[in-house]
Amino acid sequence: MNYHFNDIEAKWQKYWAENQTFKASNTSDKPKYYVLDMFPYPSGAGLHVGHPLGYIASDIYARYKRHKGFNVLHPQGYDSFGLPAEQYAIQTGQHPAITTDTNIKTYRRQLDQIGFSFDWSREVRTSSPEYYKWTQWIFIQLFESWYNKDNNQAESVDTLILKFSSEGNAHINADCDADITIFSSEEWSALSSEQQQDILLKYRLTYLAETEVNWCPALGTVLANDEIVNGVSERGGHSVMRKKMTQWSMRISAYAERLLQGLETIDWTDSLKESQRNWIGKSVGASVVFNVNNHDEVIEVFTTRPDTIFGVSFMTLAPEHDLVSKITTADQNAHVEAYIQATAKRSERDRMADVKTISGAFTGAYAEHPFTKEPLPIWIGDYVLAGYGTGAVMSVPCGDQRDYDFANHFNIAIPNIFEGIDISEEAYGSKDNVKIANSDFLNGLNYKKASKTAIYELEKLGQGEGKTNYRLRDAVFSRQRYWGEPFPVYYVKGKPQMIDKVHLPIRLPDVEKYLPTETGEPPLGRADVWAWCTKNNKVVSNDLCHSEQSEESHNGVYPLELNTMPGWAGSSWYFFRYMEDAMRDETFASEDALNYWENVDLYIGGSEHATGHLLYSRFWVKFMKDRGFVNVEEPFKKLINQGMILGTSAFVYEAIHGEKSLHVYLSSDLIEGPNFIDSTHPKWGEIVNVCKIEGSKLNLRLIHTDVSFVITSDELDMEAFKNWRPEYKTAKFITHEDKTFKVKREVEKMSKSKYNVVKPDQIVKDYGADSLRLYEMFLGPLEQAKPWNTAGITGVHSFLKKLWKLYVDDNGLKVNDAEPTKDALKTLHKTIKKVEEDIENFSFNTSVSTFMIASNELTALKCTSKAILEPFLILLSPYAPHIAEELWSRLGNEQSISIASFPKFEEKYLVESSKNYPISFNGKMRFTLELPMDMSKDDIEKTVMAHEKTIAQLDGRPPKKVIIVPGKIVNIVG
RNA sequence: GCUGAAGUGGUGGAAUUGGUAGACACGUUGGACUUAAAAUCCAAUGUCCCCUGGGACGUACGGGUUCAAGUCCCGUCUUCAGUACCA
Repeated sequence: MNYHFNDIEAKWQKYWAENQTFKASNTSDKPKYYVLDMFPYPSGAGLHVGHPLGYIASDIYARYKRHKGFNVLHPQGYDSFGLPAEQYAIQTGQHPAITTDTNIKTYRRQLDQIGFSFDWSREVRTSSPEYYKWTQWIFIQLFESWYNKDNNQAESVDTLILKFSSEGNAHINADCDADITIFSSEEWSALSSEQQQDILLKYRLTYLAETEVNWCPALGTVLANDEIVNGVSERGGHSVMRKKMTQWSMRISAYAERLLQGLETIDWTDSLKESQRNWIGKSVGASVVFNVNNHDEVIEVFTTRPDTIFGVSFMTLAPEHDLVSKITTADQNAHVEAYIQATAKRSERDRMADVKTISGAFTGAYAEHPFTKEPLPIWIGDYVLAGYGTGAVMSVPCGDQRDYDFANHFNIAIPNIFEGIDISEEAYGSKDNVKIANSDFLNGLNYKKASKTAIYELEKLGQGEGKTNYRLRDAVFSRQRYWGEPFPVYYVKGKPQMIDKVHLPIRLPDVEKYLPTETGEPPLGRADVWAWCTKNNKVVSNDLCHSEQSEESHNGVYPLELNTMPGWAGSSWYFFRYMEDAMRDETFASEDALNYWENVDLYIGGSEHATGHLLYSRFWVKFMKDRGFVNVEEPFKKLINQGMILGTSAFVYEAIHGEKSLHVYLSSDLIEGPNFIDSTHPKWGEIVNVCKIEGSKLNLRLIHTDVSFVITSDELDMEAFKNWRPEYKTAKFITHEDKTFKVKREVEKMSKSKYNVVKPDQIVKDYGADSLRLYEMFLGPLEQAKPWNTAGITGVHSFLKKLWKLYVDDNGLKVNDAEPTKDALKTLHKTIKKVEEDIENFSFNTSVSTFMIASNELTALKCTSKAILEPFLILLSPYAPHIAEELWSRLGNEQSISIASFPKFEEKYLVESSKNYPISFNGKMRFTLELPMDMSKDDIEKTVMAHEKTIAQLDGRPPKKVIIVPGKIVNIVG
């Protein structure tokens, strides 16, 4: 009986589905374990072989944990809001919900055929109203909260209002907007409701504010910082400009320090933690206030080098700084104005591409040095970023290269305040080995002491204080898109109002087109039924709504928010949703479920989410913890990034004349080095003949061909290539001697445009899911990037066939109750040990080799003993579950192998009586010698020294030293 | 520039605390079976040198520590990923 993998796999996939084998229970005596894959976005292109890599790894771990007696939660779902479905909707008019649904079906089919042990009963989709009801609910909670820095956590705004009405806001230590004015309790009470709402908005964890956003005109939406790569949009590569817009923002900056500290408590890779640390960008220094001569205004700056305060020779403001227009003198006005115009025109990308050019303008105004009272010229320059710190710097040219270059360019003085350091060529930016000089009371001090002293003196003057700054900005939370969560928000007299949670979800309205409106409003501006009736608590027709956002209404009908939430909203809390399986309508996740499952024990996914999803999720979890909705501080305890699977592209050499193709193709083994051949080529006669060219040189170019036309060993299926496209119909091939045509191979990113995409579907059909699973793991370490080459799959496939033969032959089952041999027991137990260690270390590639070795050994031993072959199946079952189930049931087991307990490793079977010692001379192994394990050091030495090969090696020389490590090695020095 | 990861045969990759480098596969070559192909099985396969047997070299490069280094230390180079005027 042969190994009919397609039948076996279909049979067990059906069995698992029908028996709900992998359904997790929220009540169990077993310890819990939660294994999660990063949320997939169901794209129209479906899965390629790179996608399931992480899913296979997590599935192996989940199955292993079940064997180890854990109650495992291993769910899957879809991050189903997103741009591609909406772009498709814009082009075709197809509702994104329909596209998304189709794509999900494809995904599900593709996932199912690989045999994952997902608990599909807990599936979530971010775009389904029963899910986004709770995303809206969390948004409301954020709106209803403020961050109290006194006890370092978020609280309900009720506590804030209470304080306002009893004591005003003077003593409130909140993370809030910068432009807060101080008021007393009486003043608070005297304010109108609208005024109070305005003030509260400055404290809320999600707030509406006019912010400078990254506007992407091509996509018609704003983008978060992490959605921009190299100055262009991550999706589509469109240009991005700065624009002021009123947007919802998330006060993630309030959590900067906790997000930083929390990294110490979680088991993530160093590179990922480092990315988050950089993104949070904590820097410790001082805030310094400079008075502006002849003005009431002051310039506040942040510096990490308060010790260099006496090295300041000018001030630089960002061109966008508010003060610029106020302080610029009349004679400099035209100059400054022209400079601001010029910098505003430059896109973010130009600015980044061109960091070498120094530009700036003098405002004509002077600031006053807090200690020396010297006048400091105030410049503007685009090397100062409006978005970081206060948008202004105190320029210390001797200590900062950018300031140095700027000073040099504009002939500004560069005072040296470092003792014994030459700054004639460049600034001295290091904090180490400095002694401050020419700095009054700081002279002779090092960085640390000088900084401390400077801050102390500044505080005495009331012109500064120690300060910690974070690069992390508040996250913009509005998107001008259709396919996202609608906000549960309507506007009364321009003030945002939350819809009561009992009326959630607020469903996405229908629109007839998915584009922004003619007046530039987001797509929801096209909806006809998109107003909120506060009397009936219903979304009603816009016809009933007579007010603009800024007006009072007479019938209680108000306009709803037109923006939608960003992609990261739904993915910032989905891991809690999986915990709840029964009361999903009543709660986002019940207390019992949250208490039982806590957080994700193992999270596997790509590293591209380092500063987006993985940071936002941590933020929301900390917030939800503060407000008592969940009881964990971090969402993901351990996180592993799987490496990318690269494609192995195939190229053919095409003969060309100028840019024109001659439709003649040359086998790659005929080409060496450069992209041309000449009359010295052995096949030149044939080539000239076929190409019908004159001259003594033929130019070639490499063109991609589809990898599916390449049969084993880089051989091109020439007929398939000819039929690929009309222009190849007449292709002529110059082949190798044996009439085969070889392609050139190169490893590149797997992508449609490179024709190197391999889909799991065909692999599963040809070799089976078990082969695919094993091969994906066999390719190499999980975290590493590695190229895919379908040819190699025959290795693991023939392993499975050999394994099958170990259990089954033409007469049926071979396995019997024979007493296991010592050698077979040894093979089994060393395999148990190795596989267990490998899985615990996420070293799945080496396990596959171990299975192959074990199978080869057991075949050589002609092992038929059930006592060996049955536990061996359990070891294999996380990796190749279908074949394991099939053989397991043929052995007479009635229950699924997935709940069988993992075999116990016993050291005693591995104990050896002898050791094959390597005998080295000066560290080089010359021969091996089988010696008893219990032989003493002296006896080993005697035996080895007496050996004829030793005598031959030494050739009469007396050994200087003999090193013997019992059980390991013998090394003779001589 | 900075941060992180890595560099081992023709290829993917093994090698536990320093202790037989190249496990396991792919590919290649030769052989068996077959009318043939596929499938399967067997053998060889780091490079170089001479006939067996062995010898020399060999884990990016240059040094060092050690009886012994892919592994530890110092320096250099290269590749990949992330990040970038952050004051």
